[in-house]
Amino acid sequence: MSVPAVGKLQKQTFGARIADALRKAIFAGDLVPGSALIETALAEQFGVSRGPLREAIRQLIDEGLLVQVPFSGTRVTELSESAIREIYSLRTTLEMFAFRLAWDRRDAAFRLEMLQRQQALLAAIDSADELECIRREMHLHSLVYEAADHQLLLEIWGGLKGRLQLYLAANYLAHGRHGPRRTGHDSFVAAALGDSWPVMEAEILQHMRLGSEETERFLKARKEQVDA
Amino acid sequence: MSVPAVGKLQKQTFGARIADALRKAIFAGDLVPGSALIETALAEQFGVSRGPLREAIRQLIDEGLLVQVPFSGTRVTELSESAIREIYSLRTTLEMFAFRLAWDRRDAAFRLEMLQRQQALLAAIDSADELECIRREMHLHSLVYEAADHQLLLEIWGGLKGRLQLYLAANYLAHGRHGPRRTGHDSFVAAALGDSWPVMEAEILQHMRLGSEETERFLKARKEQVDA
DNA sequence: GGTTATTTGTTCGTATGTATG
DNA sequence: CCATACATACGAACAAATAAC
Repeated sequence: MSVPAVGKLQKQTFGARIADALRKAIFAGDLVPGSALIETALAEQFGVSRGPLREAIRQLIDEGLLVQVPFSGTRVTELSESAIREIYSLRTTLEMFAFRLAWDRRDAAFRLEMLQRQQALLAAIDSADELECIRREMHLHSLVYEAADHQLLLEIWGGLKGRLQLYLAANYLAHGRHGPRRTGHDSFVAAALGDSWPVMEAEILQHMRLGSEETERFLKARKEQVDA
Repeated sequence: MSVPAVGKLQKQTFGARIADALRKAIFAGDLVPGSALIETALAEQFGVSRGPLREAIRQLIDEGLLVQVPFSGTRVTELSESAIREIYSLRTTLEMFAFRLAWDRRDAAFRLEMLQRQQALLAAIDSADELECIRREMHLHSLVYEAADHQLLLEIWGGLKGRLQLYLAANYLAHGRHGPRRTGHDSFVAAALGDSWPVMEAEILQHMRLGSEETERFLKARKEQVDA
């Protein structure tokens, strides 16, 4: 006798679940970039021992959300302009690669899924749930990485995605909007479903350039605010 | 009073040092792909507790050298043809990206360092120390990633390098040679020090294609051997 | 198919080393 | 230089899940 309502939530290790919770706390702004994490306090807070907590921390370090210096401590990754430039430049390269691999594998299911994810993104924008917007945007872009049938690429995209979300979340939290967003993915989706590779190539470059510029602008403004 | 002879070997955590030892054991063939790691035994063998050992394991998992299934166990990553194709295709993309970034940053120091690393590789080949050959080859290729001034790229290259070494080491261990190797990097180095980007681009593609083909050939032969 | 070993996952208490004020 | 807070590490133990019999 199965229990369909409960689902398969049970078979994770503690570490994985704590990692999820920490990730959520960081994206939600409960843990602000630069703040220190103290193991004992967090362990008690989550109701677990230091072992699983350390594993969760380790995982988030690999995702780029936390930085650790031995014997000193763990902190939420600081935002920096050079880091965001690195993220977008690498992402441009990888997403181009992903589209190249996926280009001839696009079928009806791919197109349907792409449109559904776009719809979900639009719904999230309308609901004004900032964090959900970010998740949906990432989910939309993830499709091509999934379609590329390249395990290693997908894994690296996962790491990049985490870092990216850190910046997008900070941007959202600072001022509730994200820019001209409702139509922001129209041309991207159109190109991704279209038949012209040069158009897709140009669209990726343009899309990444816009994203990078907006995030850099936000960081600069944030920096001036701190200096003042 | 300092002790210069000892050097700064002391400030790592146990986990990091165990990870180094495990890595070496894997590349040396002491831990063969597919073999299981049992925590208690390894902990005793290294003279540490299970805590630090688990951290070391975790680290090697992130590097792609080990795979773990919850509650079941940890094993050395199996070799597969699809994985090697992924490694080389991604590496082609990333190394092209790295060279594009580093291209205009190449100075006298870069050229000197490149030649020195090539010399070190040749010396290792002459000494017939297989594992040293791999390290030197990786070290040579690492230069462009270092010169690209891109922290994130360097980090990802580190992960890729580990996976790559796993295959190269298996190849070496199977049959002591690696192919036509002494002149194998001549054209690569020449292109990297030259002034023609198209030549460099073609060289990367060619170099990666050769490497991928040889490793795939080795894997196919190895598979047939197992089947027989 | 059920039982039992083995191994991982986790906890707790404690000790030690390191960094920071 | 000292004191304190915290990270790191140990070791024994129990729980949970897999795997083999």
